[in-house]
Amino acid sequence: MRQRRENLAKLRELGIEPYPYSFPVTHYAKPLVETFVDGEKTDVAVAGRIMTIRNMGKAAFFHIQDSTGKIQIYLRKDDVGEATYKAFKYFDIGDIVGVHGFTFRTKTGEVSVHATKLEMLSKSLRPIPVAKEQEVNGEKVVYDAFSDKEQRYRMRYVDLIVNPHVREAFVKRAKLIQTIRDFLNSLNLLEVETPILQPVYGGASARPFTTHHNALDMKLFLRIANELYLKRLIVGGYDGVYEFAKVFRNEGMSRFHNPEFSMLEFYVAYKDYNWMMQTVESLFEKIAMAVNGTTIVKVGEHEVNLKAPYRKLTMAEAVKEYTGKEIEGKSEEELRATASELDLKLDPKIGSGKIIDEIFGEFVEPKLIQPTFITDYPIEMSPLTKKHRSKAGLVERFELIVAGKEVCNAYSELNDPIDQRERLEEQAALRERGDDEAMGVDEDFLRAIEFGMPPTAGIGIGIDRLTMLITGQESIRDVIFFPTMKPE
RNA sequence: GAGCAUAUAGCUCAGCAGGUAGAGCAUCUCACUUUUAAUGAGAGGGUCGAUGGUUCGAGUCCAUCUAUGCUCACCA
Repeated sequence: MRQRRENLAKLRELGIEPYPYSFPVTHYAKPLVETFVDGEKTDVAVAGRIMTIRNMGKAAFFHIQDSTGKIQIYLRKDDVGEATYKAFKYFDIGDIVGVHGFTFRTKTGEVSVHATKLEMLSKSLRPIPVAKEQEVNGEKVVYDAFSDKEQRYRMRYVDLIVNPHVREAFVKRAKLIQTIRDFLNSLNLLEVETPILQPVYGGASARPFTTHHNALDMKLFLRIANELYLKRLIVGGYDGVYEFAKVFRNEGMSRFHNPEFSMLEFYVAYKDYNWMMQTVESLFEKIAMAVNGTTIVKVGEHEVNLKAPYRKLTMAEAVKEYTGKEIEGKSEEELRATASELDLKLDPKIGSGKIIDEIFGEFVEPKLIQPTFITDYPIEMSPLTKKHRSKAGLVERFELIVAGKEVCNAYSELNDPIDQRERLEEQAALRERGDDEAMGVDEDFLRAIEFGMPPTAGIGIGIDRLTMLITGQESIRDVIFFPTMKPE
């Protein structure tokens, strides 16, 4: 860093302002290289960060990197003049520069810009960790890449400069979100915003973050879900609403969990969960095509095909298929016996719904690689879901499982206010008994439902996990720019 | 929350049995007007994560702490 401050001072001595205000960029690296036609000289102005320098005495080559990629610059003393060439001595890897020149192809075949003018646009004071690349048998081999995960997450800006695949993953994430937004807009849903700070948290089972409002001297929770607010808007008369929501859950962290994460929820009036299944499979197919150009996605050693339609299994069918055990219509005692036949240890306090969920989670879910809708869940675990139209003890709920992981969760939404009150009161009772993940009774939400909510289909989709799936990333930290870290 | 692992130069890593710390790239100086991991010659660069302990002597052994990674648990 001291060296770079000296170089900065030298540039100022030479009358060069190292932090000017603008530069008239006309072209970008990647399209320039891709559309280059031999023999054509195009005048260009490009800008970017210096990534390599090869100095040859009275001429030099260097690469600059812009948002699209890298392009080589050829700098000759005779062309840019004595003064500029002298100043170039104090340019470093990492500096951001602007180049006027014309395109050409070098002896070794690389499309480059022959500089006629070179400007410092921003002097970098910290050395960036440059990776060296070499082509071996047509494949790019990278040496000494900036690969320490802690540093990559703490200094994402450096990670993004140095690791192009990281930049690409986040572009894909943006593309994915754009595709969803376009899709939902095409269904005439309204994009809305609802409170992050909530006096009563609900809509999911999770521990919340707690905060305090000074002026009102009031405890507030960061939302664990936005479900109950979106339903209020359906009560209000919108036919469909959606929100990309940052939600916050005060739980452990892992490569699938970050304390704050992104969830898309959307609700559509007059529809049920059957409609939602069709909608989701068509959405996911569109996303895969838009982001990757194919419906095939690689997850670990598996190849997953997101082409619609997806297989549908009820939870009971799925359990039967993967364990050979019948769970439909069984009592809690019989289910407990089934679990012990499967060598599954259970907490003696849990009820039959939870037992089924445990069996499913242990023996079925990890085996569902191709996209599969699992439908018709036990009522106990779904306090916001409408009772099944024909099966007692079940609700109209589905989850989509891909590569052994849940990617979304949807219901025919419960709109019977009396039933809803009973279910939330059961939840509150559970909470009284020490289940701090059970929901509380949100009286205002109940009041809203009491005014009448149309039959509605609703869904929650974890955007981070969906991005992981679509981009083939193995850690949620690789799809969140600034994952939660302890301070250095 | 538990187990395992990691922490040495700007980056990526080595360091044998405890004996004054090493490589490649990056940096600096010189040479070089089509190079591309440019090349050739030379030089500088370190609180070995922190704190304590054992020892004549600790990067190395022990303990504690901190941060991170992986796995598990928790978590729709």
